[in-house]
Amino acid sequence: MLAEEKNNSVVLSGVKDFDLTQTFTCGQCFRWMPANGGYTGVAFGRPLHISQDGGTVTLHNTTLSEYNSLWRGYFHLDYDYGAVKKTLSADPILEKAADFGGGIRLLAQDVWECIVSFIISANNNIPRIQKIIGALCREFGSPVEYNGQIYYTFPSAQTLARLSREDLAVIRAGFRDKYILDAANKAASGELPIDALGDMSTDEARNALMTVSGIGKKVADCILLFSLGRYEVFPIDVWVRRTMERLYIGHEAEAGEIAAFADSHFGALAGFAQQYLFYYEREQTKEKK
DNA sequence: CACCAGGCAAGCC
DNA sequence: GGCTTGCATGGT
Repeated sequence: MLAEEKNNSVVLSGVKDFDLTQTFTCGQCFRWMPANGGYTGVAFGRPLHISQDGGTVTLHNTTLSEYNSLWRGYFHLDYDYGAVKKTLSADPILEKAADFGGGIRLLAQDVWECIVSFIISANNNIPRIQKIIGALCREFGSPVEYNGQIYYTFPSAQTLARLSREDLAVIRAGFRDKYILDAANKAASGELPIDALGDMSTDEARNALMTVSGIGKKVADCILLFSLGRYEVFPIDVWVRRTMERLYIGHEAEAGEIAAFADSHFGALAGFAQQYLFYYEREQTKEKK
């Protein structure tokens, strides 16, 4: 893969196992919107437009230096997804799923943004999750201008910690507003040490996350997988549970049984498997409608 | 009008 | 400990 800077853009060529639409619509993130044939979004406070033509990927509004320090890691571009898919494809079911969603990249998202996003995801649907997060950023984030338009950064824990439930009512998060505030208070005070999570073991980090009201096992697992690089983690939601019951287990199963099955079958690659299966199941369901 | 949505906490036994 | 229930809101 080659990276070149030109005209305030970085052009990547020879990119493999990478598909923007799959990556942005597989349910791991909520803030990238289709625009001008690509996607525009804000991550780590920086607005970016990204487009793709086969193995050529163009990142607009960035430099090679910023690409190397930020976007390269965010898009998980130094990781060999060919090897992941090859290993998982020993299983015929995952061979299909990994072929179908073969361009998915597990984004390395900002931990704080991921925490709040998946607190909001609880007992909710994806369009509404996007709507609530959009309102949260518009109301409480900072405006950043790009290409004549205003975008918004994700609000910091310190900013949100100053709000009351009444202040937060404008985003229409429902009962989740108190959970967002608990997370913000604990993060701002250091009781939840956001920056130290990366140095903890997966179990330690999960336990720390679950001290926040509104973060249970499933939400914690999403944070571990989508922002802390714990690729062995297998978040089990209603979709994944149904998929695993149908394709592997053969009967209704508890989360514990499914987790044990995933661990023994997918091992250190369980997180990739989960994302391939989630995307596969959801897209199949859409087509039937 | 029911029922559901990338679950969770609180209240029971 | 495990099991049940209520939860804000918006969409079908």
